[in-house]
Amino acid sequence: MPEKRSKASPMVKIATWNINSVRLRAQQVGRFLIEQEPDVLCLQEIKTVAELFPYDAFNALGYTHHAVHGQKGYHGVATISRIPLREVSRHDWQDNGEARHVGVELLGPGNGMILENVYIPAGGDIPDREANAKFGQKLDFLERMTRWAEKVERPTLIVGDFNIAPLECDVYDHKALLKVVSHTPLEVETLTRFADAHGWVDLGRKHIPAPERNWTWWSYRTYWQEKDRGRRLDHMWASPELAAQSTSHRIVEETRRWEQPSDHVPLITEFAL
DNA sequence: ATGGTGGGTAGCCCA
Repeated sequence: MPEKRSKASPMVKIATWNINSVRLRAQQVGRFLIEQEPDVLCLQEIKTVAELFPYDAFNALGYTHHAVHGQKGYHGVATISRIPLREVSRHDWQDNGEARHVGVELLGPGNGMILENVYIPAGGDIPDREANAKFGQKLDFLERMTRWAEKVERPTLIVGDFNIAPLECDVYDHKALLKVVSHTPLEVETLTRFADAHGWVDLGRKHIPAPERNWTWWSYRTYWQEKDRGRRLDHMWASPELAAQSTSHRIVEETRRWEQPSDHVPLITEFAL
């Protein structure tokens, strides 16, 4: 006879989406919140300062709790929630002042969960830190993240645009992309060291095992080609004890077919906590 | 095959 739980375990639904300008696509975010009903949504590339963040559009839908780390014109991250939260950190893992991380603690259902919202640098076009400073900055960002991950002690979920597709099946053509920033062996090794530093569980591949298609990003530059050539750049990784509580995970690819879409699509994970 | 598109911003940067 199955053991009966003394308390119902709360279901918490967490989403992440690189929105590529939250002001331009505030209506799309609203539609996503209405249709998918996540408890928390982590946005990357909001491309605005906090003062111009479209709070009202999300407040009206019940997402009245916010942690916004904005920047004028570029980058920027925001976590919006219908669960109370407390902002706990803003790491500058590139050490250059760019707004690429905000960390929160959930205070209602999921009480105590730490949720890290991160936008790892894209890294420029040339995969060589001598020829391209941005590539070196991307690797340095990952190394600092790794030093941080070694000290993580609480149940933590880290989500966002990692700008790396680690597995061969995470891109439309592994061999063709070996020298393309986002899929080079050096980036994959560096990300693997980050994973090993805390034992992060890749929820995308826990729930959608390789080699099943799992893409989250398609270049705007190839839309005209009508070819379906994507990469898995967006991720949700959990510390082991939290990963054991994830019950479902999916990619909401349909937002690509909305008018004027982001080049990224959202991911959603549900937890029984 | 050595381009292409998109967003924010202000005379290009970033993706």
